[in-house]
Amino acid sequence: MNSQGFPKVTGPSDDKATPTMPPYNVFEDRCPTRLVLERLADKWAVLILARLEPGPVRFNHLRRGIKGISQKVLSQTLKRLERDGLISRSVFASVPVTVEYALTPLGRTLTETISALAHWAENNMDAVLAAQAAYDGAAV
Amino acid sequence: MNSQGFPKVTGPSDDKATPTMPPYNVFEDRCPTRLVLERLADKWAVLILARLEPGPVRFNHLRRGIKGISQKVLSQTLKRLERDGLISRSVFASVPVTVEYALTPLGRTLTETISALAHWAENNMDAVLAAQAAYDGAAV
DNA sequence: CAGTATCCCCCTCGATACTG
DNA sequence: CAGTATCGAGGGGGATACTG
Repeated sequence: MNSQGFPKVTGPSDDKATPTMPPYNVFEDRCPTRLVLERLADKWAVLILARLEPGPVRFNHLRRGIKGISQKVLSQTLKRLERDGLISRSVFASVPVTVEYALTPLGRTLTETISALAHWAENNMDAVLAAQAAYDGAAV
Repeated sequence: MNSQGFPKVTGPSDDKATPTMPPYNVFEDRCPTRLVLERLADKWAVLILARLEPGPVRFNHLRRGIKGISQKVLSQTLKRLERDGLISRSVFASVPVTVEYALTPLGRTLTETISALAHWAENNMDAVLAAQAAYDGAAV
């Protein structure tokens, strides 16, 4: 990478028009990229996005699919994701009302990236587990 | 992807030896892959890993490099990452003691994956911001 | 310099109950 | 079915002070 360390530091569109366009930098606490971090820092959000990958899912179905999530957290996380433009919410006026959540195109690009993480987990889980065991063993 | 939705569900090494090797599944709360999620669910951990990417860094240097982190959180997060085998801690008995933190080979493979996330943030930040503005605007 | 220890507040999350 | 409202416990994290 670069000398800064992390993100390739270029604004999304460096037109000369924008007066003070600071380059994105996760290490600055005012940087909007921290927002993405916050989003992923929510484990539930990640799981929801993952769960929506195959296709639209209804609220309670989502709830049952993600072991351990409460309806409150599910609800508020869904709202946040919708606000971020990552998922869409569609209401169908059926007899008992039906609501479907689905990935937006934007959300879909994120889940692609996230799946890279999932693969990392699959491939390196054992190494992490072993490291923990070694660390804990040595500590005793 | 697959029908399950998220991870390519295969054990890291599906030898026929292991008796009950449940396939990794993030949606199960007992699945070790949740551990990776927990790790990334810590925004500070991500920032630390990112910061270590260019090379070894000392404690206070790290602290100054990551705006907003407290020494307590830095300390405990470093310990966790070390336990997970993602970073190493080297003590140099110089006049004032010096400690360097660095990525392990394992940690390095993770930062590669994480940088994909950073690039996503760079490329899609504007879309997210726009979505938020639209959402908030419509709400009023 | 590189931490540990302590206090304390906030904010999240879970549980429960209620609504359209 | 798909949520919202309220309460209450818990823990993470910040600020500060101290140590080797």
